[in-house]
Amino acid sequence: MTFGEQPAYLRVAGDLRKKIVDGSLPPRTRLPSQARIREEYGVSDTVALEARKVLMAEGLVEGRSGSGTYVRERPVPRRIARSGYRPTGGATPFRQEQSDARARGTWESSSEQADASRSVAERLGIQPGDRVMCTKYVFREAGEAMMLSTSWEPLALTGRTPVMLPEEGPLGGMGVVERMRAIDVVVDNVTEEVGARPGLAEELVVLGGVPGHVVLVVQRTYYASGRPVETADVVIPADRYRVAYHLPVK
Amino acid sequence: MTFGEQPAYLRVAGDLRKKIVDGSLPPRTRLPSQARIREEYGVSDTVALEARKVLMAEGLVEGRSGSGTYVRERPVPRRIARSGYRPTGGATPFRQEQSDARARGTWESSSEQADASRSVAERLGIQPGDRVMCTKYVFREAGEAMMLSTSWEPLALTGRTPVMLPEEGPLGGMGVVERMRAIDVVVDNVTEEVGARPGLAEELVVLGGVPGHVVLVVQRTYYASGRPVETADVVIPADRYRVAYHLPVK
DNA sequence: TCGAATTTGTGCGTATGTATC
DNA sequence: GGATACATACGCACAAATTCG
Repeated sequence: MTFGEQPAYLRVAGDLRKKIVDGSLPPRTRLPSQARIREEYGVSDTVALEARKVLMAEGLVEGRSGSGTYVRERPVPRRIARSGYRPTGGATPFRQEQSDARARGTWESSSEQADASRSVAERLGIQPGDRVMCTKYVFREAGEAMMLSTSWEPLALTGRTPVMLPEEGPLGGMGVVERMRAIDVVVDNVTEEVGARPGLAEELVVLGGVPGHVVLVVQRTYYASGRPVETADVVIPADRYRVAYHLPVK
Repeated sequence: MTFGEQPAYLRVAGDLRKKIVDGSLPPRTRLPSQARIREEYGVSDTVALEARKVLMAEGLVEGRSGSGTYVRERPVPRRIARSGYRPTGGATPFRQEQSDARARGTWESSSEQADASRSVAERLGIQPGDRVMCTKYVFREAGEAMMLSTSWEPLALTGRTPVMLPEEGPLGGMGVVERMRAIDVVVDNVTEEVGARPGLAEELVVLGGVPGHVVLVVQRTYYASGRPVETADVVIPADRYRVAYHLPVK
């Protein structure tokens, strides 16, 4: 039966995938049922099932019990600009960055003091157990949650200053750079490490996804003269957003 | 048999998962074989298989045909530096960037001319159907595939020049910026858009994953005076790598 | 409203190929 | 070569959800 070729279920999955990406099976249409796949490709029940599972794992289709397997909508991901850099010239192909989402929506937040965990301590260059201010955000755009963020700031730095609580006082909600400048801390560097993983159930409840959806995780750390002053985990649903960096070369 | 409880394969997978995370099955040890799982849990071969598949899909274990199923090391994701920026000062917390993976390994590539698809044409600012040079790369580090890349360059720009083929000639493998400079095209900007999705079966075959594993996708475009000169899709397994950006503030 | 047909999801047993030891 | 163990494949059964007459 098999001799050196691809496994049958990958061959079937590949053919169906092609039909999906080239548009002959557009979103919201139903895939052939398991029985029909079995007939059309001359394979067994298990192979048809396994092929569907591959496509489901790839997020291209979703199965609805008793109804069928349907091609999922794939919204064009919107862009979230993460870099402050702007080209100097006038006419550039980057104009759309201005109009793109730059957290222009609404947000909620709540802060509480906590002990630094081992990983947070490492990122902030402090000792585990040192006190930090931990703030959780939910960013919404047009009412829809688009981003979760958890930030940590060492209380050794901001404690007993007017900017200790990120969202209170005259500089509430102004951003890390502005707040730190108010206490004479000049933020001059930022690192962002972008990773991805399946979303946790709790995250996806808020972000409006289904279990198994992929999220982007941005670990951001602000530095002032080489010293970390804030670090944050930003969680973004990957099916709706991308993070964009725009950098000079050289 | 079943009545409202968990499926048997999830129960078995859950028990094995617990043993893995609590350390009683440390990394590099072998799981009980399918036959032993069948005996120990009193389930069928299929259930044992399905349970192993769950753990493989979660990236906790990997199957080695003919040998066994082994608990995977869970490496702290390594960093792939994507920004050319380096701080000026001497002692900074960023020294490790130098030693991090910057595609220092080996790579294979193959180029062929093609017609620009609609999306590639849009990214390069050309017309669909215009001729482009398409180059596919597999980057390896210590023999292990860490990165796939597909790049497109407009042949209107590089055709009939010494750098038409990225990996041939005196500047082969030198990078886009250097090659373009050789034909008096000064690359001055780059955009990178980072997204994530479940990996495709073919990608994961190369990258050493399992259908369902998450990959990071970086859409990179180089510009010279506002004109796109190269664009690429970079695919990276998210369980092993993160992409790091280091930016000045202001 | 009821019930039959369809479809997915889960589970079982078995057989064969193939890589590793 | 033989034993072991995973990978693929086939066929079957049944539960649960959905659809539709």
